[in-house]
Amino acid sequence: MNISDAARTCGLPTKTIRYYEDIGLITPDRDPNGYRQFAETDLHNLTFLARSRALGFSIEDCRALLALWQDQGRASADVKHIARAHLGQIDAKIADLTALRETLSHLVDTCAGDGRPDCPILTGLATAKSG
Amino acid sequence: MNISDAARTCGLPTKTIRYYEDIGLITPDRDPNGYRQFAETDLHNLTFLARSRALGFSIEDCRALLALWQDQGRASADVKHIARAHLGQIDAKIADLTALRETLSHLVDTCAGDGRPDCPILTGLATAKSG
DNA sequence: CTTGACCTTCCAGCAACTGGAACCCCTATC
DNA sequence: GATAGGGGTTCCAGTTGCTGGAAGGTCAAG
Repeated sequence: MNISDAARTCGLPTKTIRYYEDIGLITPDRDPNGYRQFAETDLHNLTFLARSRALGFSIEDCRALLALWQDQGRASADVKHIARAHLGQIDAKIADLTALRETLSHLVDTCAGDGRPDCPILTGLATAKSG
Repeated sequence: MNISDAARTCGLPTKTIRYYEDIGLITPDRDPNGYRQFAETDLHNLTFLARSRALGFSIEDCRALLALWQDQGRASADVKHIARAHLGQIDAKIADLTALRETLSHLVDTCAGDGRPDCPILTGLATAKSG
C-alpha cells in the first residue's frame, strides 16, 4: 500500500506520515522504485499514533507508548504511569484555561462594546491582576 | 531604565523583550552606547503585553489590542470583538480538553496498573473510537 | 588592568508539523 | 515515441513564541 492510501486508512496527512518516519516512529519498507510500502503493522502503528496524538500525548509519549504496545511483556503499570501523568497535565491545562476564561469573560461582560472609546477590557489588561 | 530592570518591572524575560522589539511591538530608545532605554510608556506597553499574553492572546491579537489601547478614539466594540473571539477559542479548547480528559480517564480507570501485560489503555489507543 | 556584570547582535533550536520547489515514476492516450 | 496526469521522492523554509548560546562591546569597582 502506498502512502496516500495509508494516509486515507489512518487519517493522517502524508506529510505527517513522512515526518513520523523521519523521526523514527515508523519504518515502512521501500519498493524498488523508492516508494514507501505500508504493511498491516505500519497501518496499525499509524492508527495508534493518530489516536494517541488526538488524545494530546506528546510525540515522545507516543514513542514510549508505541514501544510498550509492541512489547508483549510490558507491565500495564508503565502505561498507566504515562497516561496518568498526561491526565494530570490535561487537568492542569483545563484549570488554567478555566481561570483565564473567568478573567476574560468578566472583562468582556463589563465592556459596553459600542462606539465609545471607554473600554474596561483595555483598562483591565493594562492594570488588573486577575478575576 | 535598562533592559534587565525593565524585565523585572514587567515580569518578562529580557530575551522576550528583545524579541518584542524585533517584531515591532515596542520601540524603546537607545543610549549612545547602543543600550536600550525603557521609558514609562515602554514599561506600560510591556506590562500590557505581558498581561494579554498571560490571558492567552496571540501575538497578533496583542498587536491589535495594543494599537487599540494607544488609539484614544477607538470604539470599545473593536476591542470586545477581539476579546469575544478569543473567549470562543478558549471555550472550544476547554471543551476539547474536557472530552479528551473523559476518554483518557476512562482508559486509565479500566487499567489495573500492575505487573501484568494486559492493558486496556493500549488496547483503547489501538482500537477505541472515543468516550 | 582585570574582573564581572551588564549590554549588544546573530544564529540555532524547540514542537509538530506544513507548504512548496524540483524532480522521479508509472500509466494512459494520441 | 511524446505527452499529460497523477502518483511518489527529497530537501528547504516557514509556522508560533520564544529560548539558549556564542562572540563581542561597555562600564563600574578593586
